[in-house]
Amino acid sequence: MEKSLMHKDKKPVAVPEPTIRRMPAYLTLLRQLKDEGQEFISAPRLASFFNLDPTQVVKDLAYAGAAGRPKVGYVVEKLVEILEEFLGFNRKHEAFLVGAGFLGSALIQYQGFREAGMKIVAAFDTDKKKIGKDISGVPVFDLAKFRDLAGRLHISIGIITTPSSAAQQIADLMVGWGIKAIWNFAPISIKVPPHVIVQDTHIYANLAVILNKLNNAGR
Amino acid sequence: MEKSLMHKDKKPVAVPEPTIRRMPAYLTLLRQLKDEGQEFISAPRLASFFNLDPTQVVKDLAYAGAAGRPKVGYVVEKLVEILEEFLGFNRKHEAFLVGAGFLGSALIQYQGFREAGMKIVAAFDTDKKKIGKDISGVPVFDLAKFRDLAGRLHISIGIITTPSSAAQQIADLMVGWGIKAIWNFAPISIKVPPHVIVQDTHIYANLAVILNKLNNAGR
DNA sequence: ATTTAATAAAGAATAATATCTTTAATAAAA
DNA sequence: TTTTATTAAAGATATTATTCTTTATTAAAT
Repeated sequence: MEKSLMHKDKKPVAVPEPTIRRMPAYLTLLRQLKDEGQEFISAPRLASFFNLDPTQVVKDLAYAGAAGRPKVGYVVEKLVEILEEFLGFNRKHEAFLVGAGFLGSALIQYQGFREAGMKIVAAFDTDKKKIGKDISGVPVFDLAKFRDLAGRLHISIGIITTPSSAAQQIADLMVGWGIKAIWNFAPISIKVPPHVIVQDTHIYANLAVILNKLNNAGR
Repeated sequence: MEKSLMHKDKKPVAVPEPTIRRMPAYLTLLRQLKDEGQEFISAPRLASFFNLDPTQVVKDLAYAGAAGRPKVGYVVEKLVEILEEFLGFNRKHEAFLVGAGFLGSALIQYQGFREAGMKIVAAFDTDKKKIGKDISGVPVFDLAKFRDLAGRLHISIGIITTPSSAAQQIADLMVGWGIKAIWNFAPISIKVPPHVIVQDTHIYANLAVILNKLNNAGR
């Protein structure tokens, strides 16, 4: 079959989120190995790049539908294809971004998203000073134009990089305007109806982990 | 005692990472509630903001050393203090950043880090065009100056926002120069000796989760 | 051919985390 | 007072994720 393992003859088994989160890291490395002309890679070796258990890697790759051969490993090129397909990184994902401040500008300019098929095609703001400008070729429109443009361009992903005070309100608008998935960078949790996907990316969470480890380092 | 629960009379129990990662979100909301003048908050109510199980919140807060009162909840102001102290967000954390590109510039300009006591005090690059400039008041130095400045300013946190091809090399240098914790934004996993803390922040991981949910939405 | 070493795959065991249940505390209502 | 409702806290259970173990496969060496 395709994109997920089958459990007996019941519904497809959901892929664990930790697995999904590890996959892009595999893909990044595998693309590099491919560029270097490496043909095969074994799970133990792949695991050593990430300090993971080899069986973990095998299982993760199996979720994507990849199979390896004993004594040989996986075909790098095939694996790249499988992961790109599984993750959807080989398809085009156009997104609208609301909040053209520092963070928003950085995300727009961030070349790396291309590797994942993601493209921010327009930004929106309510600040008159920002409207009409463009950021590395991406136009900044008045938020009032979001609905019309999103409908016409069939945009399903919305990115929120506003201050946290505005985030929930923007999310509500996005939901009303037909956005299917919201990627929120404001440091609050936003609420959406169950049919809408929301992913909060809280940069503080990572910082908290670092500081905690730093504090505990002397034990 | 202080910052972690005691297990019998043995060593302090490590605080689960998921707990650490949730705490900044609690703190952000609690600061907001405090600003709004709210005096008390119950765990069930706090949990509702994040769609979490109330007992989860109670346990998380207990790890930080917070106690609530039945029928009343927690004192918001006290809770803010406890979490800030536990997370170290009320202390100053000075960091050096290497890689003054779009992402690096965005992190430097990102006001939000202040809320966590984090300050990027200098940036470094090897690109002559960038050296000597400043980004919102933060100077960009030649990478060659990192070691001397880090030693004199007692910097223990290094942030990597270089292209992935350079990241491991920069990490090695940082380790040699006495950096204790590395926050890596390049989309690869970097390797460091066991005494050095490393936190990889892979933005693709979040994107992968979103795309996966979007793909599975029609089931 | 036969053996050996490396490996993927499947399954079992373990560990970590989240959820559910019960108990105890306490403020407000009766 | 006494009762009731709400809640934190502690403990038990369930779930999830990771790691360990075993088996089967296969390429290379003998």
